[in-house]
Parts: sequence; C-alpha cells; structure tokens
Amino acid sequence: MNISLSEIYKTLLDRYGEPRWWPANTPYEVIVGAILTQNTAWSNVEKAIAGFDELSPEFVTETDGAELARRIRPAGFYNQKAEYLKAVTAWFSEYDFDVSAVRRQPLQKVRAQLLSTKGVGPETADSILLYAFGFPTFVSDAYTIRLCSRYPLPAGKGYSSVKAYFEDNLPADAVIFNNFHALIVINGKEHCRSKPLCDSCPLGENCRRCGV
DNA sequence: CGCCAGGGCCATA
DNA sequence: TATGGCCATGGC
Repeated sequence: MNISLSEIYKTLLDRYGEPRWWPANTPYEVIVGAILTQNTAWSNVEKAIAGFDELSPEFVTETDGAELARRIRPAGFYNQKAEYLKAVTAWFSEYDFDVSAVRRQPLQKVRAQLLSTKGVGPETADSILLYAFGFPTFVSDAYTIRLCSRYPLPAGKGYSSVKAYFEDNLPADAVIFNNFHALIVINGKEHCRSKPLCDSCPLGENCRRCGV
C-alpha cells in the first residue's frame, strides 16, 4: 500500500513527540557534531566532545591541529576531522562567529559556501544549515535513505533526489524539517541493520522491515 | 573475532 | 558521473 510522507510524519510524532532536536548546547556545537559524526556512532562523538573544557570557535581556531586531533580521537578519522573543523571554523569566522549574521544570508548562498568548505559535503552542510542556523533545508542521511527503501517511497537514489523528494512533499518549514529528520534518526536507531526485526514497530503494518 | 556507525575526499576510467 | 580505497575509534 502507499503511504504519504505526512502520514509517516504524524505516526512518528505520535510515537515519539516533538524532538526539538540535535544533541548540542550551542549552534557551534552543532557544527562540530556534524563533522565528528561523519560515518561515526554518536556515542563516540559524545566522548570526543567531552574532551573539551571549552568548545568554542575561538578555541578551535587557536588550538594546534595535532592537539585538536588528539582531543577528538574517540570520534575516529581524527586527522581528517581536525582539518575539517579548522576549515568550517574558518568559514564561520568570516561572519565573526555571529549566528544571526549567517541567518540573514540567503540559504543557497550559505549552502554553496559550506559545500565549498573542505570536509563539508551535502549531509553535513544541510545539518549545519538546519540545526545550527534554522534554514528550511531537509537533511537526508543513511537513515532517511533506508526508510525510503523499506516502504518503498519513490524518492530516487542519490542524496539530492531524496532531499528533493521530502522538500517537494512537505511544507517548506524548518520546524517540520527539523522534527521529521530527527524522528527518522530516532526511529532508525530502533530499526538499524543490526536489529532488523523489532517487537513493537512504531510504524506498525507499514513497516516493511519488520514484516508485521 | 568481524561488522558497523547520522560521510567526504581523492584518484581513476 | 560513478565507483572504490581510504580514513579510525568504540560498541556489540
């Protein structure tokens, strides 16, 4: 049977409530988390972030690259990610680390700037845009693509087509994009590949994965 | 022990 | 444009 994105969204909202998501205390911590979580379990990102007395753009700017790599070691790929943190922080410095200054810019302009930053690909860029700055851009990721293939939803294959599918079938609302992607991740953690079957699927009979 | 995690870069064809 | 190797840790 077919199911609309709105129905999935309502079902997830009903099950988990409004996440008001991204596990970070400040917009800059969202940026750091978006880099550190690349192909990495969030539990490792938490360990890395806990290694900072103060996680500020000033600290990352002033800290030596090798020292930075040592601090983020639990997140893995630490040499690359230290370089990436330097690069994205250098981008943010062009706005004097002023969140509202970034928000005054056009979404596509900021997105292009982020995509030209070393270490920032489509998912990281959209995560930063949406969760650090509140731009109405949808974040596609491994959980989102997995969800689409389970139903299946006609969302295409690549990152941009899946992103476009959600944006074309939902209101262009940053709050909805925030909650929906968050719910997909939260739900996905209960349906990840290592746990293909579940006792009580939040999506009920519509979940192909559970085969209910 | 091997597989996996909220990717992205780069070389190659 | 489309693969494939590479990056690295910690949990299970």
